[in-house]
Amino acid sequence: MSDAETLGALDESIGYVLKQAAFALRGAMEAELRSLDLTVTQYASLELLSRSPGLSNAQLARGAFVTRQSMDAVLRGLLSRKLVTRSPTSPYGRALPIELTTVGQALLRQASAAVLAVERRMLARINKESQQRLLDDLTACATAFT
Amino acid sequence: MSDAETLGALDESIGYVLKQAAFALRGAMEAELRSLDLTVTQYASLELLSRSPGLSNAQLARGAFVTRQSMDAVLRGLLSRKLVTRSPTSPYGRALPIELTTVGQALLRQASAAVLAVERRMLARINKESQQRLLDDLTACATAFT
DNA sequence: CGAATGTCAGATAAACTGATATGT
DNA sequence: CACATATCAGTTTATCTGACATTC
Repeated sequence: MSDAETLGALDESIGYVLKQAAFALRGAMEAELRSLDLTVTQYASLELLSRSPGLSNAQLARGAFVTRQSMDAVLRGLLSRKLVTRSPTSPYGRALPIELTTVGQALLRQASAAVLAVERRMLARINKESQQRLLDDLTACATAFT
Repeated sequence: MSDAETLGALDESIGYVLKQAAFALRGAMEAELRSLDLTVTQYASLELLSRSPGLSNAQLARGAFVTRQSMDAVLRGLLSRKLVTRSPTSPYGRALPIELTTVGQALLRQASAAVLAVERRMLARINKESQQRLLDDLTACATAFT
């Protein structure tokens, strides 16, 4: 018996299908990013920094859905590879603005292209209007617990 | 500046929104299941067993998106709490059929109700037709990489 | 043989808790 | 003062990788 047949009607649960989709996407992203020596969290951090230069460690952590401590470890890796820089002084509070280096920007361009291709492959199953609806409805769901 | 304002246009990425929704849902589920002393993976295993009694460790692992080894550890916990039983003999190959105990079924009933309430809270933001569409489109996306 | 399974051991990742210091 | 931040240390939890034996 195939696995799909063993799942009962669990594929009618929004939670299960959401997990399934997120799991599949993450796997595909990991496979693509491996050749660039980037984890998904590292990629997400670079993407966040590209769109919002100067984010702090804590802001990046929230944006990537990890703890401050985990993001600090991620940033050490990115800093040692000189993909990002961290301001030694804080313009406000204790926050130290982080920015992409030229090398980081170049690597991100490659990573973004790869990830975009993966996302397009996933969305290829549904038509254009459905894609926008999916995005809107997921956004609504995501903010249900805030 | 709020976090939402620091995200750039990342909320237009299907991958980001998918992660955001899955992260929010998992957090809400964890909060609900904690009072029943169940992790999300434990709950998922019980749910799978309820719908398909007699699943093997490997089948459960695939259904819960973890490795065989991880599921083995999860099952040890469930076995020690007598929520599930494992057949000592295999009807085919090496697979050992696992089933819910009466206690496991009772606990699952509570857990299912709690999780269903969480899912409904998440879906409350969108209308009925959108809910079915969301389920269908997510299912389509989930199978894009298989 | 190949493929799937169960299971053991070690390694890794990510999170947590708790603490300390600094800045608004 | 409360609050957010950065950062350090130690611990726990969950997961993974690798290996091996078993069974069809």
